[in-house]
Amino acid sequence: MLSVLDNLKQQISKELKLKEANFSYPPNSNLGDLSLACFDLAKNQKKNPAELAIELAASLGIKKSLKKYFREIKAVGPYLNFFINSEYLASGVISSIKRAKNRYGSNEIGRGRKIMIEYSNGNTHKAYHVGHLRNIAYGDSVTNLLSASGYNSIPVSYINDFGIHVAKTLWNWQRNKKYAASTEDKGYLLGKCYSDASQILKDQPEYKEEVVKIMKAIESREGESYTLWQETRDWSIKYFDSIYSELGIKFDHIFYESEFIAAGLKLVADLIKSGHLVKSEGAIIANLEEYKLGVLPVIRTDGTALYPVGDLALAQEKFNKYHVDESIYIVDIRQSLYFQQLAKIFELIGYQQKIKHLSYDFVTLPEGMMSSRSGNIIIYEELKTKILEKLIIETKKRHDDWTNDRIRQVAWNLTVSTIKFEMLKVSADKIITFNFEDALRFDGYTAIYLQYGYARLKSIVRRETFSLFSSRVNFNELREIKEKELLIKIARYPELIKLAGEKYNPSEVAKYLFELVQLFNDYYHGVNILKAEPKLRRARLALIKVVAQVLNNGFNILGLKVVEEM
RNA sequence: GCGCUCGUAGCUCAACUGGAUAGAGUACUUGGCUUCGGACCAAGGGGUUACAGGUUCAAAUCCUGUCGGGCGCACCA
Repeated sequence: MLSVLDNLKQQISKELKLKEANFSYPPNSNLGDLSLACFDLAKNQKKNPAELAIELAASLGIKKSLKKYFREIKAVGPYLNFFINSEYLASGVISSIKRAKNRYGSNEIGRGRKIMIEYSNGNTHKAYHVGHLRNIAYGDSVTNLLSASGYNSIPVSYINDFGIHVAKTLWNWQRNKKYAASTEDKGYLLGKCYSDASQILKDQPEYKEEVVKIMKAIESREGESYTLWQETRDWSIKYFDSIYSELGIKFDHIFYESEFIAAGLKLVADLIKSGHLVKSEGAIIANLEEYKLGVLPVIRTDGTALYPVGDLALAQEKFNKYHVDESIYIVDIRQSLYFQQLAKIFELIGYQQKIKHLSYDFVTLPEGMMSSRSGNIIIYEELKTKILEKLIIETKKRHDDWTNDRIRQVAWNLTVSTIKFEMLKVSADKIITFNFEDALRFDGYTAIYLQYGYARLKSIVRRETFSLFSSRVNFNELREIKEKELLIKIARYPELIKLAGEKYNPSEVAKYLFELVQLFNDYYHGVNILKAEPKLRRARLALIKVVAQVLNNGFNILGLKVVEEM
């Protein structure tokens, strides 16, 4: 189904016999609603673009076929600008949203393609901090965007429960009984134990041998250390599950590194035979220097497995067992070289499917880089609690009469939305310098602003028994400039989703929603809806109802928790 | 050293991927509730897009160089 704007563009292209046309939107509504830049056209015809625009405006202006779509067509410099007929626009936009509802904005670009998206690759035995939140918010949102573009997108997570960080944590846990004796939350405790261990090992490297012993004990899957590993691993996994559940994140599969080591070692043996991996300086590596990708160590000199062992096996399984067409990894930008290496290895083995690394820059603190080794981090629990507490106070202020449960529920939904929105509103290639002050501010470009606009809109709708489906609406009642701007904005939603999906860029959705709410707030202040004449009131209610639908759809793409009242 | 990346208003970020007068938020100044929810809205000041060249009808955007920040480059994950 063609969107309203796509239909208009197609009509214009047809009249002008254009195969590809470069449509854009004028910077302000005085200039027009839709624009065609005439530079390329003029070049082909060896004409002056401004003169060509005048010619085209004259010839199109008298075309009967375009009369019902455009109120006016005129040249503005080298641009051919179209003023869309408001009634056509309103009826087109509103009826397509009526039809599509929560599917409005979706497209079929990815139909038939299966993409697995791996994100939230948490490390067990380490703290969960704001950096992880950026990953999870981004991954979830990209998954939603790809689904909206028709892909069969499968969100998965790969938990690193088997690296040297685990051995370090267990080593410290065993030698210092204070951790086991503590009553603090186990998930938190493991993170603390790990950062302490890192510090000790840095100062006293002579303990390294003990850590290696533990690493080997875990790999052998026998003995006391292995039992402790099983127990502590379980705490971390349960903790991750609780985080996913409270943030509203769902994975189709969760893979664990420990489950891929055996298959990985077998694959490594095969790759040594085929010459893709070689022995070097006592270790096993992939030598990719001829591709300018350096060297990837896979097995340590002491014979223990490095991270790529499990990851190679998992990557292979995604193609062989899950038959995905494309494998996306959402991982911090620092792993860029590693993923180029991984993709190259699979290319060399002969896989046709695509491996794609979607990177994002990290979250730092004003004092400097976060690192769970040094303990210089803002952990998720701390952030969540601070935001929640403040939102409970703010909500209580406004709703004396609500029960504590209700206040808490609303404040919690807003907390989740705030955290995710803060992570998504900045484009992925920007470093986020995180500070509490900004995170606790609820005005301006924030999730609270969006949700507040939506709640206010819904409170109008609630007062009327009006249905988009049963009520007759005269669309020519909508004559305000602000109504036209709102209509054009929501008409552009489908192309926004398409673009954001192609670029894997949720920040564009965030920005769009913010602008839409700004338009609505402006409209709300300037125009009365419920006190308008009956016909006009119906038309305005129809308009704000579709605005609500678009906001709802956009919130879902970003993974925000929608609240009706706040 | 090699490679990647970023540099836009005091601060935090946009700019439809080469197009119209570089826009938002925040901070600052001022104004708006007997009207549908003030977690709101309106107005104002604030810019040599790090710098220097180049490409073209057109450059924040592309190319070259310089300066500055960040990151990665063999047993971390």
